[in-house]
Amino acid sequence: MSIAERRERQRAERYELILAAARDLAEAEGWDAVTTRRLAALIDYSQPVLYSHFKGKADIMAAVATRGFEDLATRLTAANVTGAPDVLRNVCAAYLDFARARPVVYEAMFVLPTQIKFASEETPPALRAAFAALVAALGPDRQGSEFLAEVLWSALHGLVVLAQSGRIPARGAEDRLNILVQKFRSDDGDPADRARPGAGPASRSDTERAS
Amino acid sequence: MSIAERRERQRAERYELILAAARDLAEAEGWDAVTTRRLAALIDYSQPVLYSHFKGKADIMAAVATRGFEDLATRLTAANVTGAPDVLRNVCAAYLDFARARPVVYEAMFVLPTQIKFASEETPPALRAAFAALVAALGPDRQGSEFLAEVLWSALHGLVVLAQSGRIPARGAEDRLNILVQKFRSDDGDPADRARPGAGPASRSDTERAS
DNA sequence: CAGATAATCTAGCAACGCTAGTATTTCGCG
DNA sequence: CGCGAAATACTAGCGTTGCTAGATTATCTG
Repeated sequence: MSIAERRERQRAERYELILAAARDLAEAEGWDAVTTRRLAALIDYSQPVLYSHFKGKADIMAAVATRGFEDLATRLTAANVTGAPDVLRNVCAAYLDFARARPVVYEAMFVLPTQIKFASEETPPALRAAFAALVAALGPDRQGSEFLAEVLWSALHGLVVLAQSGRIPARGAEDRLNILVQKFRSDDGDPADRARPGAGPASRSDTERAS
Repeated sequence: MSIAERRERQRAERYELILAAARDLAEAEGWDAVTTRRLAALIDYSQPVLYSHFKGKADIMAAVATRGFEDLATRLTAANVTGAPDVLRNVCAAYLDFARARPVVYEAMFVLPTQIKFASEETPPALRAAFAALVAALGPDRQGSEFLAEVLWSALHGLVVLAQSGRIPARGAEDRLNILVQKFRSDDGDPADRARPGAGPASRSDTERAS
């Protein structure tokens, strides 16, 4: 059985090789430059071996994205030390740092079309953990904190993608982060504590249709 | 000179025909389905005529996006009636309504790679106008209101793209809008205004527009 | 009406994701 | 050790993409 084990190990190594090659090539020239032919050349195999590991190019990108979820979750939970001052800011900064450090991985995770399920039972655990860190950073649980976290996430995501595509200037990222954190801080600039408007968002459900 | 004029007019008509075909096809099957061959077939011309109007497929999409900027600017300025209660909410709702009504145009404007310049001298006037409406909705000018508007825009954009790609559920869009508006409302107003964020002009904004 | 010019089409290139069929290597077993 | 079987990787190719060169047709001018 040792032979089969070695084969299995070598297969796993090649799997990693493909993922690393894809990520490196994407980081160097963007996802459009990641073609099956170039990937095959990088790992010194012919094209079809890729299809013995992955269903196709989209599957390779999804695998890169899954690794990214783990990386992001690690960073966010590390930044989310309960009791520390300004937890919210630390978590938000960690999110933006990740996007800056691994832009193409971020793209695979959150921008490009994907078959990965979000907000469902099949959602990868790492992704759930990352989102949970975001929820926790917003303070103690109250009704509608799920929605609140989604809005915060949207803002962070918007900052990332608009900056990455050059639609908002790279200058001022720090200032924007400060504004965002201030707006979402539970004790400052937020009238929710005094007025408790609508007791959270659940009161009026959406009336628009889905499709 | 009349002959040349007629030719010019016919060329302009064909230009519009191409744009309409591209937008319609994208709305029906997504931008990936918009190929030069299918476009040519739709307008009953051969492929190369497209290249007498546009530099390439990306240029066609940029033209669709430019039209979208005008549409969006019209909607945002219309929603931005100074003095009306809850201007901020109306403008945000108008933004989200536009994204829901014309998802593929929105994609061409703000998601897909583009050579359109943002925040520069070459920025299309309509785009500047749309952003100005956003700035105005945030209240009286003060220092850093440019950054503030960019953060708001990021949040709106994040809500749009994460919903469009299925990364946040379609359910609850109204609640998220309420949260966002509440967070960005200027703090120097009457606290009574914030008592019921779902009330008032909210009902108009989520009526689905024609598709 | 003939020649020049402009407009349009046919045909093709290189590159893409992906796959069928073939060659090669490796394994199990006598 | 040797030989069929099975796993494994490769060559070659299909259909499609964006885009373009060269031939062809239509239009205008002298």
